[in-house]
Amino acid sequence: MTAPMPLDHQAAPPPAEIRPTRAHVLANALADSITSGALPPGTPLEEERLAAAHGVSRTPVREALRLLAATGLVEQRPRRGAVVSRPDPRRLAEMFQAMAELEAACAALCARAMDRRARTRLATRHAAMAPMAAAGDLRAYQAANVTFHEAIYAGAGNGYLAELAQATRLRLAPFRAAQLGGQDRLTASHAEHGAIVAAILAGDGTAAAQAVRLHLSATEGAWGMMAGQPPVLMD
Amino acid sequence: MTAPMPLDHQAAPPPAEIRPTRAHVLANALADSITSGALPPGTPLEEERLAAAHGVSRTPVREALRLLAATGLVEQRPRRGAVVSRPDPRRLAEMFQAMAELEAACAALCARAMDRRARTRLATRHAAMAPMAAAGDLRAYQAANVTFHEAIYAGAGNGYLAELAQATRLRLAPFRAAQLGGQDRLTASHAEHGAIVAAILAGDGTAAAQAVRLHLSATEGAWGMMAGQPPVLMD
DNA sequence: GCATGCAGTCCTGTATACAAATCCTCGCCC
DNA sequence: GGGCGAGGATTTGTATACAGGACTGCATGC
Repeated sequence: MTAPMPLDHQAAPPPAEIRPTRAHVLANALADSITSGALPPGTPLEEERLAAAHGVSRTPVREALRLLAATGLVEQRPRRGAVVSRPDPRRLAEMFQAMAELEAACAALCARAMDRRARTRLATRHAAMAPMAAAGDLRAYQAANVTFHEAIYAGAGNGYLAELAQATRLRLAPFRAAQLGGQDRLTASHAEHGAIVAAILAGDGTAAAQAVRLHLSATEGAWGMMAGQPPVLMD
Repeated sequence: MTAPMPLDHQAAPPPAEIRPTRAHVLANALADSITSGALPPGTPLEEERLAAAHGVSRTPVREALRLLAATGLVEQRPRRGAVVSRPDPRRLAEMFQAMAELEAACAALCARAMDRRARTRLATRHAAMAPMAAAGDLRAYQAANVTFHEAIYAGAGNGYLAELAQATRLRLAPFRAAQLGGQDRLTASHAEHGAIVAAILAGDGTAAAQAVRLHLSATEGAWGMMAGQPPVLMD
């Protein structure tokens, strides 16, 4: 847990000011390729090939693969090589549900732990997204959306929980549909955000958690990779 | 983590029937030594020494250390070696809180997802622990306690969430006090379990989650490593 | 025509060697 | 006497070599 786990939004979390090792650099590069979709799930990752491609020997490649295996982005089967993870639909559904629960917990904590400044910032950020949704500016909305959710992770005041949520989000990244789904989905998303923000500002943790579950189950549907049961909301 | 984050109750989760690699064997051995307290937090883990001690070369040792770093049991700082993780009190408190939230989510899911047989088994297991608590049989109670909590993880029907909870529990293992705290704590623990079971059997997810939070915050206190704020229960 | 067994090739797991960086010790200077 | 710096020893990072298992292809038998 790895994996846990060195669970950061980077694949490798060594302190910033320290010069990272080649394995870390490689792991980050591969993680970007995987989350961006350049290396689709199921792609075999041969050590020799990667080594040649990046101008290093097999050793750091192996360590990078272990690092990525720890984050769950790749799977390593003994003596059978590594491939970009391709979780089956059932597991994917589990990950989406777990993601919702993690973020719901963060939101509930936000409702009680956020100080005045943080609440104001969150509300400001949310308000700033309204024109993007109205204008259908998908790119801007997506960027702001990531920031919004990260603000909820951070606002919970629990770094470990935030790392778990962030790591899960990272693992799910390859399975996000490229688009959120158009203008109506955008405005709906913003409205759902509004419910979350309102509950947090009101200090209602239970409502905040439930609003997050609603939002993420809707998003999950928009992501389109669902193949299992319909999402179940908790009461 | 991973694979997942290699997040299993073993440090390395390769399929059982497959002969594991030496790095996995080593990682499991080291994980046991760490969780059992034989290797206390802060202990430096020199590659050459470990290699000699286990009769292998440095290569599998390095991979084992990466595996353990993924689970969070050890920390690896580039060019400065690995040590058994020693989270500061604040982070420890975060991990305990996250653990409670994860298990609360599992319990809530149990309340709605468990089938009849699973509910019966859970109740039976809980009942079986009563005489252990009454007799003050610490060893038996602890073993049954682990099984009880694992049943809640499994009963949620979400393998990914269960892995996160299990991994967090593993990471916290080195910081558990050796004892639960005596007879009164034992009976109190069993009573708290009773509230959890009752809520699950009643299908009340919210109550189950809250009962878990209560139980774990009490346990946390009994574990004694707390140094931060008192635990905050969510409503 | 299809399944099965076998050999060759490729790839991974492990060991070892070398280079570079860090840590520790000792001596020097203030 | 204490702080600082240089040098060596130790340890990690990386490269390379070798051994063993896994996959590919073909040949053989049914």
